[in-house]
Amino acid sequence: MPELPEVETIARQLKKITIDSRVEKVQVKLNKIVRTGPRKLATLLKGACFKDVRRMGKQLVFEFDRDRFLVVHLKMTGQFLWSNGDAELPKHVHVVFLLNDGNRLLYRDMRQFGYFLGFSGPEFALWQNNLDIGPDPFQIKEKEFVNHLSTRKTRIKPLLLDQSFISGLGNIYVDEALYASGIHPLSQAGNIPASQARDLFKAIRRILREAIKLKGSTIQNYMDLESESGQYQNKHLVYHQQGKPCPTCGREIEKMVVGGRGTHTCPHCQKLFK
DNA sequence: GTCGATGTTATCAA
DNA sequence: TTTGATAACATCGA
Repeated sequence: MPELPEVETIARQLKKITIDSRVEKVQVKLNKIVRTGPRKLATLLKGACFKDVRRMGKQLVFEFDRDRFLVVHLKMTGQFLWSNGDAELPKHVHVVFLLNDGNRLLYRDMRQFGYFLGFSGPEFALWQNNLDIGPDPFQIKEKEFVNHLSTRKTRIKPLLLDQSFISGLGNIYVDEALYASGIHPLSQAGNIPASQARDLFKAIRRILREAIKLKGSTIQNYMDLESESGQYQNKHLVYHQQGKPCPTCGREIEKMVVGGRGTHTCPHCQKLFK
């Protein structure tokens, strides 16, 4: 589900709401979600204080006192909910954090693709070292991005979705950025002229920044912590806009499949670099 | 009832 | 090296 803007939004809200509160107990309802093991997670986090929540690519990193870490990947439908008291749990809640202030932090995931990793400090460092994840669009420099693109033979859309190349982009924002910079998703990355690659880079940053400002895009069930929807979906110019007129040329937005993903384009405005 | 699609990604085969 | 198919799973809409 969530891409960089949604995960960034969630991280910021989680940080604000959880900072300095203490975990009394962790209840794991669905064991497979916790890949490092439910017992270990419970032991690790019992009595731990939230110190920081940040985003790495599309993943969330929770830092606790006493050198403990929790990494969460939301995949398609993972979400965090804030709940006070002991109201009945919503459907698909797989992990519950009982906090010292009486509140509960819930992890809900309809499709159960998301996962938790619980680490000690050294384990976390090891995990980070082995992590094959590229810089996100705010970390990499324009020059570097353009250089990297020019060396690749693969198609631009799957490349932008490849988290080891650049992290944080997903299907929505790739379609929007390619449209904004006039590049067809089937273009060979290495054949995109440098000037247009720079346009692409700028479009990616601009679109992500704007989406973060609007707390991301809500398509079906992504919601931020306050159970509010993001608003960026109202700004989508091509994503899920097939059949509607292109804002630039008025011709129909088309939908095709690229790398197994639904892909939305204006074939007239987006140039194919073979 | 059935089929295809859904914001992600790991894995395997061609 | 690159690609495509498949799988993990639940839900929705046609």
